[in-house]
Amino acid sequence: MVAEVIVDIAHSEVDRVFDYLCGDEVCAGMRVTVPFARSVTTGIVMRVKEESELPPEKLKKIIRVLDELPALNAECLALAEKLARRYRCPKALVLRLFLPAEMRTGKVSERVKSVASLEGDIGLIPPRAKRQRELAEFLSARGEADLTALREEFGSAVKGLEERGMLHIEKRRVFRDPYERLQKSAPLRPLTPAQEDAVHTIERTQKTVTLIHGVTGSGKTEIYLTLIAHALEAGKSAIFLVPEISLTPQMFAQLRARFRMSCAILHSGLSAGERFDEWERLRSGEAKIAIGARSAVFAPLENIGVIVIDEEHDGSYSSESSPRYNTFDIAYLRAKHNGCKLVLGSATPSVETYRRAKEGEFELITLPERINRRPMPEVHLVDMRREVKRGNPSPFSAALRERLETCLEKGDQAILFLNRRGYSQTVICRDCGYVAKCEHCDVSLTYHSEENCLKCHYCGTKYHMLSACPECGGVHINYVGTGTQRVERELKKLYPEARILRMDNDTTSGKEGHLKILQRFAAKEADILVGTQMVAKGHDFPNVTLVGILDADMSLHFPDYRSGERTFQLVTQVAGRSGRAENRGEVVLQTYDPDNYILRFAASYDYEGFYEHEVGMRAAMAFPPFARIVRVMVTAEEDKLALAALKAVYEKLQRVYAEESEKFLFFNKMHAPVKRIQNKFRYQVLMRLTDGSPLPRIYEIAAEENTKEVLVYVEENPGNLS
DNA sequence: CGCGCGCTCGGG
DNA sequence: CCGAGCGCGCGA
Repeated sequence: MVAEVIVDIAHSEVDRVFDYLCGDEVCAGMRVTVPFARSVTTGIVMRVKEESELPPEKLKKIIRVLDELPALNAECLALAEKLARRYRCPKALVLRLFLPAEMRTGKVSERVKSVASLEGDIGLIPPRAKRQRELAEFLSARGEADLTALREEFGSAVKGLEERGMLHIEKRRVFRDPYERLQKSAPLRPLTPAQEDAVHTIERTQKTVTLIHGVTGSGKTEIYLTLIAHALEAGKSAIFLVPEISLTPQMFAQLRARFRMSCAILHSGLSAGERFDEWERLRSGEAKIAIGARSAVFAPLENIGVIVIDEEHDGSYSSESSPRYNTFDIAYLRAKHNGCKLVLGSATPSVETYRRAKEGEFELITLPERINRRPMPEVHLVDMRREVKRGNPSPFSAALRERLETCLEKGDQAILFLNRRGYSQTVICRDCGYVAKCEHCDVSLTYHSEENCLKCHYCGTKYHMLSACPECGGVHINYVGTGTQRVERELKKLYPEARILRMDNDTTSGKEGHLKILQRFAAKEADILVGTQMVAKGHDFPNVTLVGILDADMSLHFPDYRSGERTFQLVTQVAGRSGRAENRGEVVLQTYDPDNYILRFAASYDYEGFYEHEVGMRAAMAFPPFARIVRVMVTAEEDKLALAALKAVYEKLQRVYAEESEKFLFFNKMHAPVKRIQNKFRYQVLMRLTDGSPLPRIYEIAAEENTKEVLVYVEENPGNLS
């Protein structure tokens, strides 16, 4: 037999199958080690065939087969090939998506335990070996027992019995269970009629994709869980995808309680061993539900009955490194292959998804009411220009302060949201206008008061705080733009009695740092939580009755076609944190642009209104979903090399443009908005296309110009255009 | 990707 | 004449 192997070297030069001799225990999808060039590499068997076209003396033998069960099933192998072709990247790179990282690096192994059972006749043990007799009797009654436990209980008798050859010891595979401590009883709430209808609609529709547009608290999760339970009852498996940030222990506990060990949770917070074991349980069929962030879409499952993507609009579903896949696309391919349903859910669907649903491509289910019928919190738009005119330079409007005071007096909790960490956006010399900039990136530095330093938010470099301007020597340094640290300090000044927690990238170090803060806040260890967008997602805080959005304009004026959409989503999400229990919540939305339609629609929870307005504008401007934005990025440490590559890429793309100019709404090369990040100069060819037909050639051109020194890659409808 | 082969260039 | 440096192509 001959195996076609892709070696685990992600380089276009070796991106083809190599034939190796093998026995019949080898089948497609298994990992193997093979001699390659002058060394040994791991690889994946893509296909097994009778013989090779190569002369037999060229063929070498597979050294070792690493799997008993294939790591990738036929569906995954085919999917890998397809992705490699679409994104023009080496197959080895795509194959890695399907395997837990720890499998490749070989840092974890299976955890085994030894199990002992009795062998032979108890009568043969001399009566004076009393402990050994007890042990033997124990074993004959129990059948078998864990060896470590026996050693603790019976001490040296275990060894004694072993020496008599009366102990049969066997090694067994055990799975590490990261949530064994968390199993609680499952509160099985009966479905409401609306939820029941949703489940029926999804299961009966002819359409593969269903979008559930349901306001916060409308009970989407119960629908997902029912669909998954139904898939399980039908003997099928399921994939449940959630945004990175919402993978909280509470959520895991809920799922474990509901599905016990038939669900496997794949998450970066697990230890390498735990993640490996969860993956292994899926591959072996012991677990049938894969739960996780975007990478879980590659779970080793067969016979999938349903795929769910929760918070469909979330940016973490797009990969930021090669291959830059979109989770929806992969999920759709898998749903099609398995003939199952793909369910998307969101309170604020992306404009593109919502349009596809409205146009009839996807089934659309709307859940306009919260399960408890509780009204959404009232939103007060506050014009910050007036505050400035009134001589209030602080980050808090009078309206916010008033409500904050009431909130504190009542003993309720408040959340203040500001999407900027650090103390001030930047520092500027009042005498000459000098702005501190990063040495490695073309961006200004943010002042952090806690460490009294300047930080670059792109590369993380820290600099000493300026005592004087390096340009003119002036000592009047201004702090421009407010960040979370400054908000915290101002709050302490205003309300010295209040207990304040801050949650941003600087306070959430460690793998579960942000959970700790959320838990402390939930336990009422603080009155006010100040934070960046990470306070917006998930988590019910029943005592929160006030949410302040300090600067709603920040994300609004981002130079990006999706900034409006993102602002609407963010405001809706943060607002949803207020008034989750008995008390009606309030939201104070501070802005310098109170007439802005996005903020107006967000303030009245009018998704439909927002959508109609936004989609009209996108159509008029020929932006997605009416066009595709495609950007070819060219980055290199050496500016000259980057420019040369940009020129080459541009010239090749120009040929595509010349041939299919009717498909191009825009075509130009330029500096990227941030000219340099981490010492790499950045250029781009920006295009807007009417449809995706030129994409294969664009990917091909990028792949051709990609070298060791110059990174060239394609982005489709990028999440940010920096 | 990592390696060795072979071509080229420079020193002695 | 010989050794170091680098570009190319090979790997099954």
